[in-house]
Amino acid sequence: MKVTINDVARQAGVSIKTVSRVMNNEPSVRKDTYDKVMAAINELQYQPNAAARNLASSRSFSIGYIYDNPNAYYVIDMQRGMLDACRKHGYELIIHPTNAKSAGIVQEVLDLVQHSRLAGLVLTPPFSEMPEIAQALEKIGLPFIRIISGSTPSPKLSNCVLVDDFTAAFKITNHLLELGHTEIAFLCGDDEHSSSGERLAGYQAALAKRGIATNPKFIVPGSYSFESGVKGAEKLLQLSKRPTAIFACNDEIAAGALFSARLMNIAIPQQLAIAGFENSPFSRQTWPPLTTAHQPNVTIAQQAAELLFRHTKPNASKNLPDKQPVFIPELLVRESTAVSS
Amino acid sequence: MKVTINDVARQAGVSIKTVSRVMNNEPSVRKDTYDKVMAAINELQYQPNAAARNLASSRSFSIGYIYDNPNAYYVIDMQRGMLDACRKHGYELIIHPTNAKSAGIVQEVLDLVQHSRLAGLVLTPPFSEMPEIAQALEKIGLPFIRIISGSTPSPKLSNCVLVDDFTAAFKITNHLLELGHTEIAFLCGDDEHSSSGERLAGYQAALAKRGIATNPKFIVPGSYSFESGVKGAEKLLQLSKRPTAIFACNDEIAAGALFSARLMNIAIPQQLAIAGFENSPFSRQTWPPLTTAHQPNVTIAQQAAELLFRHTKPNASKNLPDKQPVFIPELLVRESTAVSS
DNA sequence: TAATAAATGACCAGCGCTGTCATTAACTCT
DNA sequence: AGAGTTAATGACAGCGCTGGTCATTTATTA
Repeated sequence: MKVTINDVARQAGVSIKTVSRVMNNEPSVRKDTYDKVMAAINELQYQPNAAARNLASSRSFSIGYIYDNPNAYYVIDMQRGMLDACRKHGYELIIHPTNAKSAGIVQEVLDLVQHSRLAGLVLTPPFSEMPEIAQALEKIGLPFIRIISGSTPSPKLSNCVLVDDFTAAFKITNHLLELGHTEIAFLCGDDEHSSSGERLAGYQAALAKRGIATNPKFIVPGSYSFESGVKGAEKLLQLSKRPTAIFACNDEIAAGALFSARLMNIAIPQQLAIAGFENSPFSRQTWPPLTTAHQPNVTIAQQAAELLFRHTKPNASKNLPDKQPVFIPELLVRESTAVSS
Repeated sequence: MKVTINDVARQAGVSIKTVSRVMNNEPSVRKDTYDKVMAAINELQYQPNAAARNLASSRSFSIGYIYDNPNAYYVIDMQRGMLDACRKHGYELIIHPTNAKSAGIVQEVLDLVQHSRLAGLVLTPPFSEMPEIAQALEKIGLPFIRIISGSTPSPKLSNCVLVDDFTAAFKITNHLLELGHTEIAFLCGDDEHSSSGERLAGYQAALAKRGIATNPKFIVPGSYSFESGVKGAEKLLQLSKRPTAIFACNDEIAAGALFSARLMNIAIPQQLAIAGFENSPFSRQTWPPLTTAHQPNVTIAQQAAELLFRHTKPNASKNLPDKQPVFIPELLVRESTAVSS
């Protein structure tokens, strides 16, 4: 029932130590010895006792994912991606939902790291954008990867996975421009999330490139919520000179805008085009379905975890360059911005 | 930095073993010794090393949560509840999303249990309703708790947390009846999920109690999805004698029904009342907001985990009776069934 | 073929805790 | 009060593995 390293050693005809070497990817193990050991491991279905390894090596085989995100779908996707990577490398994932705004958050993170004896951490917004967290983790020397909004890799962001919201927002805005819209409004998300700023910048850049001056009235501050979309759109649509298109910072806001427009009997997309961002599941279930940008969250999370393992595993493929992945969400055109026929 | 059991023992002036006894709630520790040790633990902020405990005792301090649920909000809530309980008892939660319909699912579960050396498992639908899983777990003697739909505790369901969908559905139907509706249709969820059957039964019971015969045409089979709601409602609303109210098996279906009704220019709730189930976040964001039933998922999950720990921890409060919690989702009246004025 | 380098094994200590059993302290009862 | 009994505590080995140190074997090179 319980297969130990001894059994494997016997089966492979090598010493315990050699099996240990194989398990830990130590150098100086000949290819054929390695194969013999691996064969034995597979045959006996050996699973090293994590507790014992942990105890003996004082290394740990779990990574943590800290989040505070009201968007359940995003979180679930992230978990999935990280779990995929974890399974591949024999790690475990410790999830830790918490409140980013609570006072003792830094201490809470440190406690978690210590208590669960984590080998590393993956952070998504808003944690990935909190300098105090990054500093605290650097101080204790814990590897961590941040998933953040950004377009240009740089040494300062060496431990980041970038999601290029700027370019994606540029593309969405461009899509609206190509449909002939020139009066395009923007509904912002939370100021604290840099994604909101990036998306706004992408929107502005696209307009600028066409030589269209941004109308300050068309840029409405808000937050990542349905209500914010309702209110923002309401304001926009009451303007004497109302926009012909609205680009919302995410799908929830867009859904709110949709809601407002319907209340005011404005036909979508004939009288008003609306685009969202994120490709949340419900973006296909609104009426009409929302044009949006799709982020491959599962893949993003997977990469983030993979990157983390590179810093975590001692003898792994450290030689590989630490390239910084940049993901550009892709444009997904649906009926909410379709050409009116 | 690293506080071990030795430090605590020295601080408290007792032997290591006694500290261990305190940590494990073992009997035969005198009150004042206990207090001394606890004081030392608190003073030093001692956190036992899980790996070492695990190794020495071959007990494990993590439980698993296996799920395959497209509803991210449900899953997130469940995780939260279990995590709360885990933190309280010093356990860790291992999450395992997977595909319930895959062929080797039983083996996959067993592998997970062995690999992650789980102390127990929490199952939600559909896993909690798969007899082969329960059997496999019983065979290896692993404690597990199932969260299932049901109203009456029974010895056979001793390791279950029950969610009384029947009564909740009864209440919703009753609410519609009280509004004066008699032509009430029902949009079913997936047959495989027993919750669908329970809700249907509750609906039927409420009608029966009023002496209203169920109209077979008013019971539309389907699945837990928006599309299913769209199609189901379409069918119902094309009937020569259409219902004046629709009770959908969950909010997603209800949202689909809402969508259909709007397409057909049917005013909600004036011409048609619609009720959902589950109180998903978006049920407040539809137009009009949906009447629904609220399940306290976080609490349910917490209780499930607590119950599990009772089977898992050796010297815990085993004396407590193993009462079976039954949760009755509560009626949440919103505009989609408001009295037309 | 000898010299040099690389791979492997033997062996031991020890990670931080728990299980077992021996020991000591604290009660009970005559 | 002292023997008998029970409750509380401690000493010690060992869980399964890794890290280190050397000794030994095997491959590689000159």
